[in-house]
Amino acid sequence: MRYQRPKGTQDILPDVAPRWRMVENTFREVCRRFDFGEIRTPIFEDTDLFVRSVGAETDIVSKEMYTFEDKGGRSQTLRAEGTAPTVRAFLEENLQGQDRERLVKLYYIAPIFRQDKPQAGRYRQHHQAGIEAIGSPEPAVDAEVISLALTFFEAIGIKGTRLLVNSVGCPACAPSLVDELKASVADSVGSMCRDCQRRYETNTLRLLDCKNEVCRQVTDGAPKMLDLLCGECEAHFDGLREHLEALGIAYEIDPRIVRGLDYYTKTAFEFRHDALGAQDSIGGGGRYDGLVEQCGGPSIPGVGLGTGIERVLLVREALGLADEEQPREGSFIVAIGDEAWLPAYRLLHDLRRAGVKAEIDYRRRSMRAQMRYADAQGYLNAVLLGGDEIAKGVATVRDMLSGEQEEVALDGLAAHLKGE
RNA sequence: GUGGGCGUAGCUCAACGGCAGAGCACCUGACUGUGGCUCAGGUGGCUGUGGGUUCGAUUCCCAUCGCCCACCCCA
Repeated sequence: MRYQRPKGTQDILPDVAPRWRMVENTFREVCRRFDFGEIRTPIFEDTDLFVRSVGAETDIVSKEMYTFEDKGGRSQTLRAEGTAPTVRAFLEENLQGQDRERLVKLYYIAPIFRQDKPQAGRYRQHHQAGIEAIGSPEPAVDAEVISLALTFFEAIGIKGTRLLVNSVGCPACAPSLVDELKASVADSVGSMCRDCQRRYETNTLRLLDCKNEVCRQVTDGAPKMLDLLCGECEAHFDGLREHLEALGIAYEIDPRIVRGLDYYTKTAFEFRHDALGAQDSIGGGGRYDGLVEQCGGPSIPGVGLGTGIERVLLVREALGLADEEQPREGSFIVAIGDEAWLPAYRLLHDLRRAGVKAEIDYRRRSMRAQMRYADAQGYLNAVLLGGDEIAKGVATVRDMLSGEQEEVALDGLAAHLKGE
């Protein structure tokens, strides 16, 4: 085997591509209904964009980015995340215009690159369908974003999604959680896992995320962000709950949801599905009220989400949502004998030009082989052309399901094949 | 990045120091212009790659690449 695809990537072949198309088309349709417009940003950006927005200390930036230097000596990075490029374009292209409070709603379907170790449901190039709603501080918009995701999951047949929500506060109140958390855990740090002992200093909030039993017991007694929210953040969280409930959306409050990107404020949420293994998150997102400003723009709030196409496909597979059986379609031209080859070849192209899906056997094999092939490949009919047909100016059209066949004049054949 | 498991025909898998096999799929024929069912025959492999041990390696050892599973983290 001479060349192989890069580790953690995949070739999406014609037999599975329809699943991708179905999921992508459904996402587009749901976005259309929610009035989000599509945006396509470059597949790479200045490295700084990700470093400054996602956060230099995050795992994504500190160890997972595909970064390279271009010939001009600029540091560039393959899209590591969907929100930062969208916000960059929002500012660069002045999508808000003169109305500083206008809500701009964008969606994208794009590959994301992260150099971590591949695992079930985790790839170095994966694909996210995501949305960003930039310009409104209203919790009703947070709920709309969540509602869109659930509508999407439902539309592709995924049941049993769990929604977890939390608030991570804002610059006014979040720092106090770090202090309180440190104080609360200080005496027990020694009993926690090695990772947590490190996190205690470097990334204190992540202590809440640890799955280790001992660590959980320690942090169970720790103060929760939700108890320390400032008035504004608390009101926002209440507003989110109010709007979710108005939509009849079930959710769990999980104070341990701490998303791995530094720009989140207030709302953080995640969708999980039990059909998956360890990587059970099929989507996540939250509010990023400081991000636009961090990216050099005015202070404009935003909220968004990303959902992983591969994970969604894995869930569909686990739930037994097989592909729709592909109906038979198209015509297979069967050339009988050498004298029929050129007329058949011409007929093939006439049919295609007229809008009929058609194929022929370039190996010029026996009629039997051609018929077998036409059957195995799932064509709806075989169009037989031999000496008899040519003499009469007709073709014999055989229905491959019923076995019935009839002679059809060549000049009306395309219409016949399309019209039935 | 760390740990464990696995790489044999297009696919699913045997063989576990001694000539590399089966089922399915594919091709040809029985059937001279008619697919599916049946039967007969056939193609197909540097056993992931590179070293080592051995008279002999798919098998044992080392390395490497990839996949799978978990950790970390995330979609």
